[in-house]
Amino acid sequence: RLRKWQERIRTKDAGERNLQFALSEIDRMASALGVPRSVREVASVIYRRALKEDLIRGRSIEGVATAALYAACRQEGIPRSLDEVAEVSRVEQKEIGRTYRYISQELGLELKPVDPKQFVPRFASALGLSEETQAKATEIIDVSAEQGLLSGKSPTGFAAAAIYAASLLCNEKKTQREVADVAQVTEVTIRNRYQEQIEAMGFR
Amino acid sequence: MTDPADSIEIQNVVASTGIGQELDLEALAEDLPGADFNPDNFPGLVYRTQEPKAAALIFRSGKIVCTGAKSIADVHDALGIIFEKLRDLSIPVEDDPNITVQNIVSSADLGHQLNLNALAIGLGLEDVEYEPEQFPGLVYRMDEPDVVILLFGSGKIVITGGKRTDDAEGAVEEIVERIESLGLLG
DNA sequence: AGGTTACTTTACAAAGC
DNA sequence: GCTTTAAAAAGTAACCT
Repeated sequence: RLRKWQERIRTKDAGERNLQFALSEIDRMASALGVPRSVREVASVIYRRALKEDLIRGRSIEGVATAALYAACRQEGIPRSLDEVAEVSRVEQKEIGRTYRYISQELGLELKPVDPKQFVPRFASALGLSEETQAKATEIIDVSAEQGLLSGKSPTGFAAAAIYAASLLCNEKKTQREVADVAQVTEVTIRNRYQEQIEAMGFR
Repeated sequence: MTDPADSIEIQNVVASTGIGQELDLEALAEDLPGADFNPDNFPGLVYRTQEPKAAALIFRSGKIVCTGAKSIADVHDALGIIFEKLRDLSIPVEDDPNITVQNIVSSADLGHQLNLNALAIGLGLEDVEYEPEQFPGLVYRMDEPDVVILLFGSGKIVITGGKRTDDAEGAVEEIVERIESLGLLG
């Protein structure tokens, strides 16, 4: 009986330690990504729900913690790309994506696809672009998305191209390389999306 | 008005069978020209047929998986060729081994561009996986027929997971109906 | 800037780690 | 869970010219 009791304490302690580890990892990654405290709270709640629903079995704590943070950013409307999240996590991008899809499904998060517009303020300010250029980029995204150009396209690439186009239109030119670096996409992707968007806007 | 059902093409058929006889794969790898066998990598021996084009995974137990064929008839033809090759090597093969189709992959074209964002919400986020950052296709799990459909912005689709040829027909009919009822098909 | 190749997703069986 | 095999869809990426 004593052994059983000790074991319960041991597992309870282990569970508590694991939870503390997960929460501190969420905190560490959130700091590295520069996301507000409110998002860390949301991520913690998602992680605790995943724990309660026993979704961590067969998966790493770090993987679920990272996926919870990725989901929280999306839920709060300030998404980070999987690339960005993977940079501060010790879990590879593919695994984070898989885990996110799993917990999202199981917890019924029902998050809408990421809106490229949500990347504009962050990317544009990293490039030192004006409010006017940001507004232009947002307009380009709206117009080209309405014309059906967004289906299947990566939200970061779509946002990057619109920002590049807006920087040209507003005489605050940034090179494709500069925009590609902050958005973590290739120049080829920016070029391809840019051509379609410019056409959709009726320029060219 | 072209019927999307007419655009259905079977792209791959996966089937399993067995010859009811244990095999020495090391010896078979020697005797079968073109056979690939790397037991450190994978326990099955890989053998490819040219006509019809298919790949077979042959296991020590005598069980065989055939994949890559473009029709169920091609699966039977490809496996028939393999059974004959084995018999030529004096390996006893059952007269007419049971062949079970495990999966059929088909493609089709709905004929209209699709707004995947609207579709994800319309079909119900709980039944849909659409993560364009990871993959450009929308993944839709259908219950009847029991298949998975990948839908793309171009209107082209992939139907997989079905075991019968007409599962693809049923799936196309059903998905067209659902998309139309949402007013999202052209 | 273009072209080629390769990887992402779905389903499925097989035997073994 | 992974390993291997095949095939489609379309987007992205890496590498070479």
